[in-house]
Amino acid sequence: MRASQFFIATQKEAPQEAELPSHRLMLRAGLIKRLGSGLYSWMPLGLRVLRKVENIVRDEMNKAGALELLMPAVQPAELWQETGRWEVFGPQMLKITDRHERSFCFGPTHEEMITDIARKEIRSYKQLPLNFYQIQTKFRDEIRPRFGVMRAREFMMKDAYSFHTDLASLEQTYAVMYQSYSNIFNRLGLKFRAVRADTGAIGGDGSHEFHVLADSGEDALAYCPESDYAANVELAEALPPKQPRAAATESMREVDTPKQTACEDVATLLGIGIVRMVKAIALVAQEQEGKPQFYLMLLRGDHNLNEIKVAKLDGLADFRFAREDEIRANLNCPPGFIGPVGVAAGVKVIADHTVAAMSDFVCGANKPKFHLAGVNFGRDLPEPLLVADIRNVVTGDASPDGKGTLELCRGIEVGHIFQLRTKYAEAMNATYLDENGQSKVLEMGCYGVGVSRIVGAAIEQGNDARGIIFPVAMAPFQVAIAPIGTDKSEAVKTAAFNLYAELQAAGVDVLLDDRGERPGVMFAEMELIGIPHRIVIGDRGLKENQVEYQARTDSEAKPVALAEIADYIKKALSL
RNA sequence: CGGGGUGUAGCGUAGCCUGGUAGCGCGCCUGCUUUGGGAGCAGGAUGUCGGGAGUUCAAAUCUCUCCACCCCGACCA
Repeated sequence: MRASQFFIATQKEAPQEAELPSHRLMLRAGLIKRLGSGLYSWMPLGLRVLRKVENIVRDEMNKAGALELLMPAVQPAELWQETGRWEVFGPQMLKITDRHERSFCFGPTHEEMITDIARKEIRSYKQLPLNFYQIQTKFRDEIRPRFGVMRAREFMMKDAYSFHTDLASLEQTYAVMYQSYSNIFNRLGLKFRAVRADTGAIGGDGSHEFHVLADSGEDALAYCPESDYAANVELAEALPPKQPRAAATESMREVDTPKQTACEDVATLLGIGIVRMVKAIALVAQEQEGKPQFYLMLLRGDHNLNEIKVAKLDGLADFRFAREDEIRANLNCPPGFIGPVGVAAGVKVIADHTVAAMSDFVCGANKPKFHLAGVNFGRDLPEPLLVADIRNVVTGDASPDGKGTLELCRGIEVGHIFQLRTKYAEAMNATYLDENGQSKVLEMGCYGVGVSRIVGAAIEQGNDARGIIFPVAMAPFQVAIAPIGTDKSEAVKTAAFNLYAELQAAGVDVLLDDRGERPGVMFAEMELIGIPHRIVIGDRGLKENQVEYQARTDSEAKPVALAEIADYIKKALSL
C-alpha cells in the first residue's frame, strides 16, 4: 500500500473521552471513530487490524473442524421467549418492532437461533458431532459502555456452537476448542491465560475464560505457578485454614476507636496486624414471606467479599448490600462499628472459613466509636450460623489443587468456552434419533471470541510513550518504508520503490510512505500506528549502499546493506 | 438506574465566579522557504458557545428545563 493512496488520520491529542491507553491510542492512531456511546466506526487502518484478527480466528476454527455459517443479526422474539430469555436477558437486548408490530431484537448472542437450526436440521446421531460458527456483529445494550472497543455496545464476535450425542463427545470438542483458542492467541502474539470461570447468564456446566494479561484488565485472575491451576477470582476457591482455631488467651474488652471505622485504621491504632481484625458486612435478601432477611458476613480485615460466592449460598441468590437505615434498624449502630457480638436472634451471621478459625480477634462493638478486642467464638458470641467460602482469594493462599500457593494477576476476557449441556436443546426440544431409534436431547457447547475486543486488549498489552506496539500478526502493515527527500533524490525514490515492489512480490504487507512528508512526521505516525518494522532510505545511507532498519521495539536504528534488506525483512517475518 | 462531572471551530482548551465585540494551540486552505524526529514565515477559512424557554437594554456567562457525553458502582466477548 502506498501511503498517498491510503487514509491515515492520526492526531496529536486524544479526545477527552478516552482514559485507557488502548482507547486513547486507537483514537489517536485513527483506527476507530466514535459515533455514539459504545458505537465505533472502524476506519480503513483499524479495519485492517480487525480483519487480521478475524482471519486468524477463522483459520483456526476451520482447522478445528468447525463450519462457518452466518445467521441473521435481527432475531424474532418468539425464539427467545421459548427459552425464557426474552425477559432474562432483558434490558441488555436492543428490542425493535417491525411495521407489523412484531417484536425482534438485535442479536446479543445466538444460542436460540442455532438451536432452532439444529432442531430442524439434525435428525440422526450419524450427523453428529457438528460444530457451527460465525463471525458477526453483535449488539448488547451495556449498562455502561467504556474503554472504546473493549466494552462497546456493538462489537464483533466469533461464536461457535457444537452439538453432540453425549457428554463424552461434548468434552472432546470442548478440548479441541480449548486448544484452538490457545492457538489463536499464540498466533496473535498475545500473552494470555486460560482460567476456570463462572458460567454467568449463558448458563451450563464446565467453562473456561481466556484472558489477555494486562494490568488494566477488569478481571482478577488467580493462578498457581507450581501447577496448572488458574481460575477467575470470582470462582477461585479459598481453602479453609489448615490450623484449627487456637484457644482463647484474652478476655473480651471494649476499646476506644473514636474516629476509626476502617479495619486498617483500627489495627494501626491498636498496633496489631490487620489479620487480627474481623469485619462485618451487612446484607439483605428477600425471604419467602417477602420480608427482607438481614445478614452479617464476617471476613478477616484484609479479605474482600466475593459476591458471586455469596449469591450461591441458600437464600442469598438475590442479596444486596444493606442500606444505612437498615443497618441502624437491625444493629442499633451506624456502619463502621458494627460487629457480630450480641446481635439480635433474627440476624443471620455467616463467617468465612478464615474467620471461623480465628481467636482473640478485634471487631466492631455495635456501639458508635467502640470496637471489641479479645473476642472469641463460643464464649463471647455464638458459633456462626454457617461457615463458608465467601471471600476472594489473595496472593499466598494455598492453591485449591494442593500444590503450592496462588498468585494474582489481571486480565481482559477475550474468549469464553462453555459446556452448555442440554439447557437450550431441552427448552427448545432439539432432539435426534440414536442408534436404537430413540429420541434424545442434544448435548451442546458454545465458544465465544471477542474479535474487536482483542484489538483493544492487544494495544493495552503493547504500547509505549510513542504509541501502539502491535504484534506482527495483527499490525495494519508488517513493514513501513520511509524514504527521505524523495523530491530531491532520484536515488532514494528509485531505491524505495524497488524495495517496495520486491517486498510486495514476496508477500510482505508493506506500507510505502510516498507522501513526501518530513521524516519526523513519518516516524511519529509509523510508531503511533504500531508498524513492527521500519526501513528508512536516505541519501546519507545510500552513499554507502545502506539503509536503516529499526524494529518498533528497538531503541535505535541500525544500518543494513541495501542489497540485503529485503532478505533481512523476509527473515524477520519468517517468510 | 444511583452518585459525581463536562458540553465553546475537526481535536485540545481559555473566557463563565463579577453579563457588554468569542480567544488561543494543533489541524485545515494559499504562497514562499525548509526537509533525518509531529517545520518556519506571511496570509486565510471554519463557531446555531449542546437544544429550548426565561431574566435583562444586553446572555457563552444568571435561572429553569430537556438532551448528549464522560467518570465511580451492579452486567459481559
